[in-house]
Amino acid sequence: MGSNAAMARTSATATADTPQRVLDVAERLVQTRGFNGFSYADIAEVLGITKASLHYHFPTKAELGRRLIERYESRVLEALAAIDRAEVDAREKLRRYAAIYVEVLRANRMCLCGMLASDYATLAKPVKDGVKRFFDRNEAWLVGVLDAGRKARTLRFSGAPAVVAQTLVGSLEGAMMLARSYGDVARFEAVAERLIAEL
Amino acid sequence: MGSNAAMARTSATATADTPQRVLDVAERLVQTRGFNGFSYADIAEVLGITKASLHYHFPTKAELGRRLIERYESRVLEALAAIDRAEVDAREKLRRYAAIYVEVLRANRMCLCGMLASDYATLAKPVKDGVKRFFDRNEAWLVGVLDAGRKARTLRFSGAPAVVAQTLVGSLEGAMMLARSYGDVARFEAVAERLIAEL
DNA sequence: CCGTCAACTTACCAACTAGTAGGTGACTTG
DNA sequence: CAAGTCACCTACTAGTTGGTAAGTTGACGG
Repeated sequence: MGSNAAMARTSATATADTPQRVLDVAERLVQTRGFNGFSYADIAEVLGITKASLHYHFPTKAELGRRLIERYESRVLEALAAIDRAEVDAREKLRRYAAIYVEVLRANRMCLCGMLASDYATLAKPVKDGVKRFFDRNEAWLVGVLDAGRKARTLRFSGAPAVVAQTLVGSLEGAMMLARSYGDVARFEAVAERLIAEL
Repeated sequence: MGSNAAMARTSATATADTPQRVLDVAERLVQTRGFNGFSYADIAEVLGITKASLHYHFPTKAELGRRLIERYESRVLEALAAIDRAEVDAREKLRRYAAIYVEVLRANRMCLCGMLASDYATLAKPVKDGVKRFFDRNEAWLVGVLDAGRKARTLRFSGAPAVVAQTLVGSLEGAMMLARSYGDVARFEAVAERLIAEL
């Protein structure tokens, strides 16, 4: 266990990967306040570093936004893959999908891309594209679950699976937004439960 | 047709009610860019007046926000009253309710309070209260329609009308948010249609 | 014709915005 | 051990933010 190439960079400065910590703080700020509701100074203060140091790792705010989506998307996609590995029925998969939203809401946060969707008009092109990609991936996964559930006769719904998937994503995002305003997670859970029960 | 008290203020300066024009511009800015996505300078530039003049009519941005909701809410409530006066069946009322959202979306805007809901954490208390009140009123109207529809057997749904109303408001708001990101009004219409068809 | 008042204006302000230039010390590598 | 590189720093910029103080203008009533 000498100098393994994979575990370098763990120097004496106890710097536990600054870029990751920056993303952690920025993510929380976007999820609670929106992309125009925080500044580099806010992040710097929390981490006890300077704004200039932030710009070293993330030259522009747009680039920070892009990286934020990138990481968030891969985490969510991983969670969806984990649901698939569990090999439960389609309805249970949808319940677990909704449970992801519940967890976020419990942490007093919104979906990162839901927030960015409402700031959409003010975002740089690469960030906009990232937001759309995130929702495309979510819908594609849902279409897979819906198709399988329909075939296995564990789900029953009218219309194209794509429209149902779009309804689900939109409804969960919207319900989340309202539930936070009321500070009421149960409100979200009731709506999510009903949406899934109707299938 | 002398000096009628009701038509005063139409002076030679052709000033067609500045506060209303300020609200018009600010409303559009909130509906497209969010509450933290515009400034007094933006409004001043469009209207060709100074920031200071804006502060004369709306001392603080929070006060502007409050007045914005106040006017928006009374307009929407008036639209709901108009739907009630038409005395069509419950399903048609819901269709007309969704049509309000479609009109807003066609104008490349979001629901004012939907936008404010996503900026919620950064808002002053009176603005927050206004947002909640708006959604409460919307849900109360929907509960009325749902109850009547269920009684008249023109609507069929499981669960409490309150939960269905919350689902509808949340789903329409969320679908709107996503449809705008994709620049696709038809996407919203398909989701709205399906939500109403399921009742 | 004088005073009042609403509706503005000019001219500020301190704080904050994203972003940059140029340096410093620690560590790595030829 | 010199050269480089990494991750940070101090110090700064130009522009923007919401907000204010102190006028100015023009209409209207007495």
